[in-house]
Amino acid sequence: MTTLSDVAKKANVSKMTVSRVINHPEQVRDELKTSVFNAMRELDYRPNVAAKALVNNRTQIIKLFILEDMDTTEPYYMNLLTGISKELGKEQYALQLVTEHHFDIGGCDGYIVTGMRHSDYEWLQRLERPVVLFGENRLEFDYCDTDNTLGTKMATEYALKQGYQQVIFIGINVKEPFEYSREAGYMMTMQKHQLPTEIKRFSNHSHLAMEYIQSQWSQLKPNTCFVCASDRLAFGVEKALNLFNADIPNDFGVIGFDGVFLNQVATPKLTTVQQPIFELGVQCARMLLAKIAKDGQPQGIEQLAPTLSIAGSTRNDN
Amino acid sequence: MTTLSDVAKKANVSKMTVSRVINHPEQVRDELKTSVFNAMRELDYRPNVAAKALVNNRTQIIKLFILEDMDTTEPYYMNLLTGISKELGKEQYALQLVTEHHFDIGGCDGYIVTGMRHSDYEWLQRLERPVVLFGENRLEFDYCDTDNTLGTKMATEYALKQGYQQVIFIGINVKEPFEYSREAGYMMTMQKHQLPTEIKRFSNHSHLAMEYIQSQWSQLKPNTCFVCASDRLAFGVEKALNLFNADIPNDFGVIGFDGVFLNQVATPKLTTVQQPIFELGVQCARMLLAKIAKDGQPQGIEQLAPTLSIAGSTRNDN
DNA sequence: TTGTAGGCGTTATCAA
DNA sequence: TTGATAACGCCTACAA
Repeated sequence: MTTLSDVAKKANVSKMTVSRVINHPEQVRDELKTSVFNAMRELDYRPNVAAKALVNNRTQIIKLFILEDMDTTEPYYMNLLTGISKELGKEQYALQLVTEHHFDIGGCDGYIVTGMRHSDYEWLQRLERPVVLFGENRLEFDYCDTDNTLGTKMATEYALKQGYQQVIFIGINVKEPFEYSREAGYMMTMQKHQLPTEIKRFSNHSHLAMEYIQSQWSQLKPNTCFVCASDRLAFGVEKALNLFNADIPNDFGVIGFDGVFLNQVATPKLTTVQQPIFELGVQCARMLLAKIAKDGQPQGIEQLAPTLSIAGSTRNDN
Repeated sequence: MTTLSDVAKKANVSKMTVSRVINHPEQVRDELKTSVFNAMRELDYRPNVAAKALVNNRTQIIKLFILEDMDTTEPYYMNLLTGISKELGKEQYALQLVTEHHFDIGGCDGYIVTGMRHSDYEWLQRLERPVVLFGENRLEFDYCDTDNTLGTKMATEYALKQGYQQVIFIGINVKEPFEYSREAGYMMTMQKHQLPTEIKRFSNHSHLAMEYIQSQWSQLKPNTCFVCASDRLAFGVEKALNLFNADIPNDFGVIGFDGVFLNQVATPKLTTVQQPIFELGVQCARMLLAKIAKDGQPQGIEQLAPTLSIAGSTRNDN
């Protein structure tokens, strides 16, 4: 293990000069700087994280609170975790997973929180270290999320461009910002085209959407596209349509939202609004580290554009 | 932040005594011990991890190498990661995810490795800190894994008990210990019952198993159960049988292995050998921490029993 | 612009 | 059995 002192000796300067080259390079003459850099390279110097943490009163640990019931079958979390972890690793930060509420608070430099509900607001606000949320919120928390409105805009525009004459939105009946945003994207696009809107909402289970389609089958007009707020719902719609041997994608189109759930087994494969979950994890981590570096200053919000992943559940005439 | 010194003052002893109460309690008189414990409790003392790490030349970081292509749609990894992370957290260890080979070695106290291939053997052996593998291996690495042989034993015994007269094993054509073990469990059980064995092997893709069944359909006798080395393969078998409107589970039974993949969408739901992935993650972490504490001493192997999750793809007459 | 001294919280070592 | 001292590697504060 080469230390600051080793580098200092090699470069014929004091430890402090080396330290400054790392932390306040503007205070050091260019001449010394380069010779210090050379010494660092030659000795393959790596700062000792523990020592730095000790003197800075840091832990180099970030806690990830997953407050919702984590469905480990959702690749969602794995992608998120991978993104966060990768980015934290670069800065020598390590991740701790916390899935029990009110547990294991403290002993870290910052928090990433996903699945916050209203009831969590209070204690989250009390946390003494920087917090970044994963997921839209209308409170004052900094956050990263998919641009949900853009996602359903893209989906709806695509449906219309493919010539579907009715576009129906199948939403999730929760009062959460992400859902409002997704509905807004649909509404805005339909209104822009001066088309009538129709929104149905269900809990996020495929069988509910399936039952709905079954019950409505006789009323459904061909040339309809269903823009759904989740892949689960889209999957349910598709299954129901298949039961009636409906012609997907010619008579009916189905578009999901998520780009993860079960898309490998849906037949035909779902066209879906793909969320950049991994990148969102990266952004979350970056935002949090920036916030820590800037002593807790608000970092605002970061919304990443989803991509429309086109597959067999919609027409594709270009 | 209360420190050792604070506790020492409160208990009227030296810092060292407090330190010893924590690390070498046998060297301290009971009398002092209790008064130190009291002081610690009253002051809510928490050891400073960074300071400890510094003086012990530790990082408090464990790296998790995922060497295989990580299919983030497999809940497998999320369960594993959750288990590992939970256990490490208890001991104030943090986790770093590494998915690129040969990258990001060093700077940690130990490694958990999953998806090792033969070609990885060499560099893994060179690692300078304790290593624990996740997954059976016939080399000298310590590891945790499902008891694969027990798993297929349970599956085969169950199939026979349900009265299926033929039991065919659908394996994965890889030369990996886990596969050998799974085949062995099947073989042993069949031989014990003096029944003929039949093994087919495919790459682990559902469509291959599906095509096989389709091509063999005319030869298949009713009252056959397929014991598969993965849920993917089982899923393919089931899909093919459904194509022929075969009667599952009365004429044909299907048993998978994993308990994770897609089981939510298979119709009927698969009977499967459920691996305790979360617990295996916990065990892995424990084993590694023990190995670190004991200065790298071999820890042997740990095989956890799977459970047979019974569902609609097999008869269930009890 | 650079260097010196001291301390962050803990533990190993040695002396009492 | 207990305590004093030094050290781990780095950074802040101050001095030169």
